[in-house]
Amino acid sequence: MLIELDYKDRRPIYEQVTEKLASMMMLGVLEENSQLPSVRAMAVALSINPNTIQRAYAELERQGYIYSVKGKGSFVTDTSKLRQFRLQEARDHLREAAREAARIGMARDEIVKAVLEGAADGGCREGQEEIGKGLEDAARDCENERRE
Amino acid sequence: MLIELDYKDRRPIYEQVTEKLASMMMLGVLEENSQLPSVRAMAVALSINPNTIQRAYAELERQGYIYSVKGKGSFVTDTSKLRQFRLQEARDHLREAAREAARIGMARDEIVKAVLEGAADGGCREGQEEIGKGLEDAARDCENERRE
DNA sequence: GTACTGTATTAATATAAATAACACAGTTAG
DNA sequence: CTAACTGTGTTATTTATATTAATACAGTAC
Repeated sequence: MLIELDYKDRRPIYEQVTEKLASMMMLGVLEENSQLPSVRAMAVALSINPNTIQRAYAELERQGYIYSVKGKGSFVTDTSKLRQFRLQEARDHLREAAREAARIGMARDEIVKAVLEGAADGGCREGQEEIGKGLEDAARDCENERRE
Repeated sequence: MLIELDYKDRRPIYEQVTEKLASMMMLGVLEENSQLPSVRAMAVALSINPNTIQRAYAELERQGYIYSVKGKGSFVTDTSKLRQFRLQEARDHLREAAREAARIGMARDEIVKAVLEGAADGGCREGQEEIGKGLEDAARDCENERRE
């Protein structure tokens, strides 16, 4: 079966489905632009209500992983689009954090300093040359770290 | 009465109490290091359960507005401490946002650029010289903008 | 000890989230 | 057009969580 559900898990079903599909896409198991199982087919396969799958798909679309077309189906976003989406999201978070910091009177130098620390931490590599590394690698790193 | 409750408001009581007290402290209505009404006294005054006030006070302490001493009471934090607390919070947010951005492969220059944009937006003033302006001013600004 | 203070534990209740049942709407093949 | 698929929206029911309350515990001052 494509996905296994864990009913001992405290998290909601739709969240489990969302995360597992996202992982599979990030790891390249699901190819870009390929069609996902239909909402109903997936629901039957997992023996749950179609609405739950619908919610998972909606969440995946909101996060930029897939795009859905009424009457046709749901498809895996091409990775360049996904990467673009993710970067925009990160930019928004940075802007908002900086905005709040400036609002309470934090100095520019302080702001930049904190950000560089975070970048050094999150950016597993220091060099400027490896910046453009594949999204797949970054995704795998994320997944591995998330296992705790 | 010190505080008015609004039962037509959908938000929980403890949140209303928390916000109103926070505003009063930010606006200087409650002086630093002055003692707040006791949990029970406040509860009687508002005709609600002491635990609700307790939760509001705990939240205010978590946010750095007050400090509580068992057997003695709850007191307004001195503004320098509060400012320090707020700045640390902002630093953490910045670091986390930068960490995530770096993780997905965002270039340092891009990160710094986004942050500077946000800083220019939130930092109502551009100059480096006004950075140390009073927290009270920043707080009032926040409050005013929050009214939408 | 007495009368205050804040805090932790538990239970009852109110609110919100998650899921299900069903109806609606677009696409494609025949 | 009909039939059989696709995704989506509305509503209700169930389930989980958040909020509040009741009560007991613990520290301080007199």
